[in-house]
Amino acid sequence: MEDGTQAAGGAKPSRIQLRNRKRILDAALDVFSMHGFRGATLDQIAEASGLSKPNILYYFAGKEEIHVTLLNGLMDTWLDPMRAIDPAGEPLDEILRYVHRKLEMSRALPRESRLFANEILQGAPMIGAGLVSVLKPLVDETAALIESWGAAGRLKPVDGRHLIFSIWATTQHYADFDAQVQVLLDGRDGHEDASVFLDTLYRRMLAV
Amino acid sequence: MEDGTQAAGGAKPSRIQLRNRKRILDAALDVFSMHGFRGATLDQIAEASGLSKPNILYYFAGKEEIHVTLLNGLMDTWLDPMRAIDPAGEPLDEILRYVHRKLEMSRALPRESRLFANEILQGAPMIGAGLVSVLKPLVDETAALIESWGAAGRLKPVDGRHLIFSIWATTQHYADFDAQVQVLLDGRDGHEDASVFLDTLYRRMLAV
DNA sequence: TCGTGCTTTTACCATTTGGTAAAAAAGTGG
DNA sequence: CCACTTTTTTACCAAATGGTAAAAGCACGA
Repeated sequence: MEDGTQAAGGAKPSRIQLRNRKRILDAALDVFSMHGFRGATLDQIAEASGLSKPNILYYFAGKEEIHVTLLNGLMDTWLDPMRAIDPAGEPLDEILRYVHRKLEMSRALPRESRLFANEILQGAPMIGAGLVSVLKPLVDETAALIESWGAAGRLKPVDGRHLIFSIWATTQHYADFDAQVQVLLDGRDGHEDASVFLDTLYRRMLAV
Repeated sequence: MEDGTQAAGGAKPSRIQLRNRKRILDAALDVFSMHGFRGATLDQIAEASGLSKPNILYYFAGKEEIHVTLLNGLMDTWLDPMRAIDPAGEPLDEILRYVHRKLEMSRALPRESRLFANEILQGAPMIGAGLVSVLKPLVDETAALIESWGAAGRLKPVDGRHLIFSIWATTQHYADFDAQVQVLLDGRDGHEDASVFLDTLYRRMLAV
């Protein structure tokens, strides 16, 4: 009686629940990343997941809850490369490793990249709070680290935040604006050349 | 009789038509850039423009035509900075001037930037053809110019297309992901610092 | 001033869409 | 095999949305 009868916050998610929630979230990632939140419909998610619409609403309270669940669930994965920057490492190597890991994520997880891009473009209506509580502290810390490296003469001094912005922008560009990149590269996969280009860019920017 | 009775393709747009079409397009730019094509509604555009919904449909055949009209009308403005690159100029100055003009557009015309970003994110369903016929030739030409500068020893050699991608990404980032930038900069306007950062970035990347 | 054609409003519609109620159909522990 | 719970389906709905028909207003030259 005291447990949420619905498949919500309870304590013991059954095997069926685990499997179906996963199916729904994967289908929703497809649909949301392709059409954006408002452009996506529950019917599309239903068809892509192989479940009926009411069945989906048995597992999630509504369309918005699916979207928020996706966003929150992916936030950690998304920020992992930044967390992996080692303050004890060699500064230039750490930054370049971060760039390459971000670019690799752009290639491996383009749906996730577009999901976030859509959300931010719309003004982050659903993860605004997450940006403040999760992203901001991490960025503040990382920017400070980068600038301390600069002050110590181990990197050319740069504005840490704007460096981070530029790394996000240049790497995620290949996922978010893939339609344009495809046209301009005649359908060739640009990630290999992008990797070389970005390596050069940030090496020249930062190497002492 | 032979002219499209509707305010469409005729030959002599009246003063009223000019004014109202402008109103509609401006309102639509607000709404589309904020919510994306599918997230925007005719009612929102109607309210923002001060016209009734049927009145809007008197001037445009449908929601999609408004969107396409906006996209096509803005394409030229959007590409002007790239067209302004002077093959006879000093290479580094020309590139840096391009970067600064793009960044300035990001600050002055964020709605336009988001409109395009939304469209490309969704796979460019409405301007795919325009990308091929207008954007691609210009980018091909500009990339070739940049690489010829590199080959002539007037710039450090770089992949022209990926350089262009990086300039788009880094400058438009401030408009498209403004919600995130605002959070991470505590609401400060980042364009001044961005200008300095990007100047340094591309100067170090390209100066011989 | 009057008529003609451009512009705007008033009423509607059909479809789509997020969501619900309740019954049917599995599962599952005893 | 049975009672009880979880899962799925069937049948709906109200609101939102893109769009239309046709009448009413309006501008402006003859």
